[in-house]
Parts: sequence; structure tokens; C-alpha cells
Amino acid sequence: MPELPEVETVRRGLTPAMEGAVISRAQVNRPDLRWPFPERMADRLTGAKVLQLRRRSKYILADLSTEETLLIHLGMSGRMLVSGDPLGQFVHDHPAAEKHDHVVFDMENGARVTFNDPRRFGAMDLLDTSTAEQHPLLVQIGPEPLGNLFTESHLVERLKPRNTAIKSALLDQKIVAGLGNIYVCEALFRAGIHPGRRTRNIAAARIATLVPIIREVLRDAIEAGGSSLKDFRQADGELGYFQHSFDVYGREGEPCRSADCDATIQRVVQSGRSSFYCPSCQR
DNA sequence: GTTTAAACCTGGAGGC
DNA sequence: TGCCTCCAGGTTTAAA
Repeated sequence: MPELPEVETVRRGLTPAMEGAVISRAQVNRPDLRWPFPERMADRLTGAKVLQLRRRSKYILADLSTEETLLIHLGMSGRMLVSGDPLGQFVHDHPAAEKHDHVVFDMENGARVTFNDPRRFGAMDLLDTSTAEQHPLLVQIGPEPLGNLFTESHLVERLKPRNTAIKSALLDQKIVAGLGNIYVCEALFRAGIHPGRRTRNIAAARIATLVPIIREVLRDAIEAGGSSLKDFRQADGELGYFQHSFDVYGREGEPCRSADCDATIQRVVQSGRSSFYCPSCQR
């Protein structure tokens, strides 16, 4: 489920429990998620101190005192929940273990971090911190949409030569990192661009408008704590609220929210994914 | 090289 | 209640 705003929300939720804390016990309940876990993962994590929790695209990166970095991806249905009492302010018990609790970290500060992922599209790996950015999963990823390298000229240069639907192009993580089905639909609506429009047929100036719009959509969503559809929870188990702000995603047949527009939101399938759009506002 | 479709896996929703 | 089908926030891999 999680796109960049949800992953960032999880990272922020995990930070008080994990950053600066030592993993006193790592419990690994199955041999793999999407791929096999790295060898001796539990042993390599036990006793390690988490120096820093970072995010790159939809990956959470935990730099450890062992000079290794734990890479975490939530896939479609992954959650990370913090229980226990990391700050010593409250007393509450850990919840009972649930089905699909695949990895559990007990921190020395009393917090417990549980990775639960029914569909198992998630992943974990351990990399050398010094070369973490060169990991095959990370090396090809495009610029962070909230960072300085995501510029109008970058987006125009990467989209203009291609002959693919703008919707599919924006989902390509090599062009820009972190976008997924929801926020691409929402950004295209705000930009007034039809999701099926071929990138080479869009004027450069219109492509350029997507840069501030993508930033705005993502910032709004992070501000709201992400979007909770089927699976997403923040690290403290709370729901995100951005789904209440969707203009098009999941609103097939409902009225367009633009002023002076009486069209209804449509759904089409593009390369196997649903796209939602307003046929009147998006051209 | 580019673009599209299938695959991975489970669970929830809706129809009958 | 039970069975069936469809759908889902991601990403890789193979095929066209």
C-alpha cells in the first residue's frame, strides 16, 4: 500500500522508538518475504544500535553501529507497529502476536517494533552502510520528489522522449522516486492532465507544472499522516487521514470536486492499474 | 532500448 | 454460511 508519504509517516513514527536505541532481540519468524532474508539476519541485528533512520524513495534505511544498514520495504501491505513504552511516559503491554507478524525487534528501551505483512511483497536486507546507495534496488532510483534534484528540466528531459502514457511514466521509479498509484492520480488531476496522454505529446510547460504539484500533493499527504485504505497504519497504529482529501482516487462515479464541473470521476485500467480522472477537467 | 503484461501472495468485498 | 470472482497502495521479470 504505501507510497512515499506513508513510508515517511512510518519512518517518523519509528524514530523515537528506534533511533539511538539498541536492538536487544530480533525475532525472525519465517525465512523470507518477497526474497529470502539475508543470512543470520537475527544474529547480525542483535546488539546493534540504530544510529539513524533514513528514507530513500519507498525504502526505510536503518544505519546500524555494526556498519551495516537494514533496508526495509513495506511492499503493498506491510506495516510497522511500535508497542511498549519507548519514552517511559506510559505503561502498556505489547499486543498479542498476530498472523503475519514476520519480524519483531525488541529494543533495549522497552519498545517493540513489529513488521506485519499479509501479502509478503515487502522485503528486508542488510547492506554495507558505506555502499548502501549502490544496492541494486536503490542505484537506479530517480531523484527524491521533495529534494533539490527533482527539477522541471529533469522531468521534461526524462518524459519528452518517451512514448508512454504519463500515468505509467510517473509510476516509473527511475524517473522520479516514491510515487505510486494514488498520488500519481491525484497529481494528474491537480495538473489537469489526462492519465492516458502520451508524454511526448504534452507541452514542456505543462510537464513542468507537475513538479510543484507533485511536491504539494506529497507534502499535503505527509501532513495528514498518509492515507489509510485497507492496510495502512502509522507506527503507533493510528490511521492516516489523507484519503479523505482524495479528489479522484477511488471516487469512480462520484461527482468531480472542481467548481463549475458537473462531470463524474471515471476509472480506466492502464497497464493493469486503475487510473481515476475527471474527463472534463483533465485533457 | 522501450513498453506492456504477468507474476509474486493474501484477504476483503460483493454476487449468487 | 459458503463458494466464486474481482480487486488492492509495489516491483521485478519476461515477453512483445
